Amino acid sequence: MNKVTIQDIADMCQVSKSSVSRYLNGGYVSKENKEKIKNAIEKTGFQSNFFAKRLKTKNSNLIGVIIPRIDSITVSKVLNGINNICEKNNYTILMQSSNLDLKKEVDCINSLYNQGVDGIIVYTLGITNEHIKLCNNIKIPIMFLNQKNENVNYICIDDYKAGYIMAEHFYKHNHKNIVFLGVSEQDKSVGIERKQGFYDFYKNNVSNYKIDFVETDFSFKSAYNKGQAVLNLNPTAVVCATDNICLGIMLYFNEKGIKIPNEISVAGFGGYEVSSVMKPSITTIRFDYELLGKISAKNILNLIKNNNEKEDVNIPLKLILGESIKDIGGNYE
Amino acid sequence: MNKVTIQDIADMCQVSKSSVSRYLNGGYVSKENKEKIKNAIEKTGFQSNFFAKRLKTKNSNLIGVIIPRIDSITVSKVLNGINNICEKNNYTILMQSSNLDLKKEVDCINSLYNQGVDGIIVYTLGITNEHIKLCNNIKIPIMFLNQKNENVNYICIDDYKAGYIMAEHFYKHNHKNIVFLGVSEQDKSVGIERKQGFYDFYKNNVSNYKIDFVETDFSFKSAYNKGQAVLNLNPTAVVCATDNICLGIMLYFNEKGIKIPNEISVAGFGGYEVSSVMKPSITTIRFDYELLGKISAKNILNLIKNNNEKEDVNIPLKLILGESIKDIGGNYE
DNA sequence: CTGTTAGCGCTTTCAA
DNA sequence: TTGAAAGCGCTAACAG
Repeated sequence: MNKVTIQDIADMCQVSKSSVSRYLNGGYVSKENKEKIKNAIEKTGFQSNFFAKRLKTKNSNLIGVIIPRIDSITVSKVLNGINNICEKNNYTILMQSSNLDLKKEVDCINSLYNQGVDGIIVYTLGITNEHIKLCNNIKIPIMFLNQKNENVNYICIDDYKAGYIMAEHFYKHNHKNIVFLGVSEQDKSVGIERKQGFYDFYKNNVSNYKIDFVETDFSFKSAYNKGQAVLNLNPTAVVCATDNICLGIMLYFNEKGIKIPNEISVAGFGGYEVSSVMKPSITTIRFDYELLGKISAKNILNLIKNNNEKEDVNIPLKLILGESIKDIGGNYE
Repeated sequence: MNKVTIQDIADMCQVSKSSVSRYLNGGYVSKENKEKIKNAIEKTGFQSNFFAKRLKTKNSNLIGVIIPRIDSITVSKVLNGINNICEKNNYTILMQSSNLDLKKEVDCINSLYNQGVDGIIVYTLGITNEHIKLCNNIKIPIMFLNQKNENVNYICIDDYKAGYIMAEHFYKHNHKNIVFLGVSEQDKSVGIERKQGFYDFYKNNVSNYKIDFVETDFSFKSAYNKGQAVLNLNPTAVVCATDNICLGIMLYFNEKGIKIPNEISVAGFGGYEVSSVMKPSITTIRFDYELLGKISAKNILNLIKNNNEKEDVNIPLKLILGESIKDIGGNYE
């Protein structure tokens, strides 16, 4: 790979390679030797061999990142946050995608570990026993995003709270006959927490209500296809587990000539920029995914340095008021 | 890092470490030794040391990818394509972001090279002399995306043609007073090619027309802010250099109560999924960015293997007919 | 089929 | 302050 080695430049300067190594790593070198070495390095464009260095020093300044898929706005925001922090700290990202395959996620952890990363951030699909066992076997810190689990390091958005807040908003607009268009419970955050928060608000605060569940996946298209199933339940409002799902159902309603929010109210979760440009704009809860990425990166870096001080793990939630929900009157307050 | 080494398992099996190495790399090993070694490896959970291996073999199965920023749909689609191919070929992606900084892009190439990647894909902001000099100094293949330059390996979308096709479409709908809402010429593909194609169609085929240029950046928000400047020019149609820009301007028009396409026609480039869900849906030209990623990955892998056979570099363009352009009548045909 | 040997390029004692 | 020497964990002749 790199032609010129530490030995070459040692020869050029008539010093030993130890001196060159010392120069490179800030050890004692006499002023004149320093000068000579500096010149030689500049002249040759010498770059120290990454692998040899790592073989000795045992740390790579590499951090592994596993994501479920790349073409998702959420994921890219998180990645952006991670990248931002890693960069500042001179770490490079080794990225792998689990392609929404739980088993593959585990393989990726192994593979990344095997490639000598100093720490791993996993945007997880779900933490299994397999994961926990692996974490105990592995000698580097691993941080999970997107799911609570007390056996491992994790950071996640408070999906339960988001669901709860959204439910409160629906209730204030007097909706009591709602379809929750959500995803499989395999996804702990979106599939379970977000839904549970929504349901619990109604359970705790409302006496007369009906919430039906319709299951879809994360794709825009699939949500669109569930349109009729949702309509058959005859709700006054549809809560969608993500903004993307909301876009899908809105398209279906548009095509059917069903007016939002006059005939039916909708809302999503996520707060993508595009939600605001829709006609009508979507009421949603905005998560700061970039911040989530930043905090996770800071934390893993701390863990690598054996600091145990944790950054605050509080990711703010913000209800974005759009035009997609109508107050249908009633006896609230 | 990994505690157990090839030597350890050699000792356990009472063979030499060469035999273990051979076992690992598919050389001759007797059946019974194979068995012994296999067991020992399983028992210990041995993983060969990545850095030691690479120090010897000189190839890393790492491919470097430099992107301008992460939180862009285009970029994530390209990444997805690259990842797809790399994965199948057992390569891992080392990702760095240039953060829209041309100088940093060059630094990233150096950094990645220094980290021992076998090849680099650069989603470039612009190919400078600096880039070309660097490519000549570096002993690994580099592939540039997003800009033509005969001095280097490149693949890009035919932005010129896309602009041309779009112009033809506008002309067929009798628009002759148009604002081109584009980006800085610093961006060769979007800023120059796409625009030039559009202008050239009119120059070559239309006698009486006016195209005004308004400059914005890639952000949704900035496009929105240019709304009034666009309106001041009083066009019948606005061509936006990207769908995202188009969303921004649409939001502005919506807020002003200006009806699309009745009062003004708009179009974009990109073909993001969301363009179709807008009300009205956006007429746009869809680029297959994922394919672009795939082809670039295949090509870099070929270059690494010293095959010079190139995959077809033809990325299909598709005009997506939305509802955002109105035929304003006139004397066409 | 197997073991011995010699490094890959670097860091790090240790003694000078 | 410097150089010699050992060795990180692995691969690859080479001779047997």
